[in-house]
Amino acid sequence: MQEPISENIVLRLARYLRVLHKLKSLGFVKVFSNNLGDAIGVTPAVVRKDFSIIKISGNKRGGYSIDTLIAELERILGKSSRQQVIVAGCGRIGTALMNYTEFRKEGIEISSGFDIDPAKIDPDASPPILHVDQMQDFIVEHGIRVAILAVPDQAAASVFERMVESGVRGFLNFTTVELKCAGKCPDETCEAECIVHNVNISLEIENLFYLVNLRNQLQDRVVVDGQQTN
Amino acid sequence: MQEPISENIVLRLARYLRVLHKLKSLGFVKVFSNNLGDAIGVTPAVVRKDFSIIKISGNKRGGYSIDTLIAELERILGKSSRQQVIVAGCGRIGTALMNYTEFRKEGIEISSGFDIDPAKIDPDASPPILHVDQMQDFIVEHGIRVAILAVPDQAAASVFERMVESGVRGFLNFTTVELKCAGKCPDETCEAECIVHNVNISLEIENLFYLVNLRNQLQDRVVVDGQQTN
DNA sequence: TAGATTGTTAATCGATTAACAATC
DNA sequence: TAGATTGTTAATCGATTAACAATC
Repeated sequence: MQEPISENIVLRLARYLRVLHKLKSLGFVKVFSNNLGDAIGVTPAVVRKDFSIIKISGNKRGGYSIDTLIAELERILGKSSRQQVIVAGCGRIGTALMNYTEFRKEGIEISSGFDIDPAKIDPDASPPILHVDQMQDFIVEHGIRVAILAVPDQAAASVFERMVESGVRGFLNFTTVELKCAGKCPDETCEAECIVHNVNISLEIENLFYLVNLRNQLQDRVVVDGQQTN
Repeated sequence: MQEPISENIVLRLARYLRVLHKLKSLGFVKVFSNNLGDAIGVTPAVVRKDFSIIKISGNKRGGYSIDTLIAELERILGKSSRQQVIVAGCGRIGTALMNYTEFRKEGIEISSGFDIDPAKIDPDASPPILHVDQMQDFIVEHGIRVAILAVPDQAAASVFERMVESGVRGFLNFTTVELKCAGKCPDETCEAECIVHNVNISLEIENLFYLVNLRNQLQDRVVVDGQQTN
């Protein structure tokens, strides 16, 4: 009775895969659950459980074969050679991402950027920057499934909606707008059809301040004495 | 018997606070748990539970006072007027972040950038870019607690270590290196002393592909038939 | 009052962890 | 064989949800 593969698990699988590629490039052949656990910061039991759920098995004594793991994980994760992404919004963040060299290493290719400002349009650049009016055709034509949203907040909802309409299903959202897929799709089966991951940088920074402060307070409380107001 | 405030809760409190500021600026005075829940995508019960844990109470009929909530949340989160942050690494991403206009709106100020490349140093710029050798003194002098790490991967560990040494306790990590605080601190009380939030953009993109693929497969499985290989 | 909303308790859910038999 | 590691089950833990009495 197959267990469901939760988002949590998928996220860990992707991290295992990265570690496995590194190990393989170092010449390793076998790996144990505790090695992989250490590498991504989980207990060996989690690793074995994860593999058990996706029906990958190792050898009782000899651990797991790295080649087998890589092959299986890539099959399950549906890793394709070319991962084409578009960037909407070619401001500072968008431009930095379009030229982010790390992407190439991971097989991610920015197919094109899109902006509304005519001054920024440059179809001959690499990657090209096209007008946002051409975006929907481009998405359909190239079968784009994943996009980075780096437009100003006020444009976020409408650009998002157009992207969903054309077939984009995964979003990395750099705006501060909370994008909800439900109800935006033409058909009503949309509920869980697209996935938005938010990268809200200023919220992250604020959170760091809060967590650091909170940690200090807790330490103070413990250090000073054991009293507590109810 | 005070319940512990988990990281999850702190993260939600920060989001409530943002919504509350928006509501206040629109002239609202009262808010109900279901309004706040809708705004950040949780059920009203979660909102009430959260407020109950941090000992904020509302009126049985009239909901919560926005002013009181804002004041209490800011007190608990330790919000200070100026949140000073430094950026290590002034490449594409680092530079984009240094000039990220959203920060100012949220009361976040980039005190300085740091780089190792003499060509990039510019102490008169705004924000200034200083040599990384000046970083530790700067951190101590300005009491910096939070930093953005946007250096190349191979420099990440050493820059991180130096920052921790000088007193930085919160990190937004744009490198792909897994930074662990434990054992890096001079004293051994470090275990949980600093907080690292990772923004691994290419991993995020990969994950989106995986999740989109997986969702498609699941749909196929459901749509096609009910069979399943054990 | 009637209706609506809070505040809290208990139930549920899912994920992590512990533990250990199976076995290479 | 002895030792080490997997694979799985049951226990634990924490967070979310449901439900409802209290009450404005």
